[in-house]
Amino acid sequence: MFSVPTRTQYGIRALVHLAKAEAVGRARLEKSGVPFAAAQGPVAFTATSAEIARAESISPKYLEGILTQLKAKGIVVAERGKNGGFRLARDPGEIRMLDVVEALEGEVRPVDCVEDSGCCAQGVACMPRRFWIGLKETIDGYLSSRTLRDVIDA
Amino acid sequence: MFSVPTRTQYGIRALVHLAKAEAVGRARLEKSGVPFAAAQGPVAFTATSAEIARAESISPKYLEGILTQLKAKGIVVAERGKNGGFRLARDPGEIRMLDVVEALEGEVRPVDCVEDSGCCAQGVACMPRRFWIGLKETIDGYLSSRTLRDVIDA
DNA sequence: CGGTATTCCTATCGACTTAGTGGGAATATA
DNA sequence: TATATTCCCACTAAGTCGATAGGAATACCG
Repeated sequence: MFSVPTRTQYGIRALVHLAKAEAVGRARLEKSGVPFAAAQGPVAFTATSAEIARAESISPKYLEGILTQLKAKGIVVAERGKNGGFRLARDPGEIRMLDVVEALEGEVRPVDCVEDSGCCAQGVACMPRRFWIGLKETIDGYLSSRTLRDVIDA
Repeated sequence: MFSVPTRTQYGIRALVHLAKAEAVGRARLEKSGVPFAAAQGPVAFTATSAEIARAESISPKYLEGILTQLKAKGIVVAERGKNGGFRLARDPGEIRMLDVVEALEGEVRPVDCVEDSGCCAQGVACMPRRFWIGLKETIDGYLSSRTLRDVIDA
């Protein structure tokens, strides 16, 4: 019950990978004597789709589509062409897991009835409605209180 | 995301229907001068699968299977043969919604990795593990803190 | 005992979703 | 111009879900 599709699991792992790529890139920069300039934006280092797929043992083509989806929702930024790749659109602490999940799978909606209040015609169909709404709010609450940073630090 | 199959929705509506049948049955008994004897057990009145299906506009044969499933998990009791039917196995306040959901769909398990801790071989596969476990605990917490009575009273 | 109403069991079907593949077009770099 | 990358579209294979069908087992009632 409530199983999360691989699409979402892969997407999150890719984001974790990007966050690590960022940390590694900055460390290398510092080591070579060049201090990291925040002027480059909060996130500066990219990784290619193929690279992440290899490191994470995810089907390359499949991951490609997932990253494109995350880009469409403004969670990652894509750079095309040679030396291109993906990078986080903002700091991991600013990326809510609810937004990630919704980007990949749409809104949390246990039953259609949650938002469409006119869907309950006969029987006791709508008695459980408050119950389902409560479940949605519980899940949304958990997901929106965690950021990518929490996932990495956990 | 996290959509609940009709199987579960139907199952819960059926339980609500049974709880109502119980209330109606007791009221009728009281009215005819015969006080309800707790000696008959906490729940005494039944409804047939076909009857519930009609009242709730649920496919009869489909609901039949759902009720059988709920019976296998001890949530309802079945009486076969003529004048048979289903009734709640115990008081609505004693029926946890988590048990109902698990009876119909199995354990809440966002990712396989939640219980199988040896599943993370390469990459960052298991960094999100704590995150998923937290989600499971959040959902389980909500579901186990509500009973069928809460659903009816909501 | 025979008829009837009910639960119970198993098999099947069509529609939909999911995971994954393939081929190439667009784009940026060198 | 060659190359490496994202981007876009179509397709397939396998699984799940909702629903249906037919009948066996069982219990009541005349």
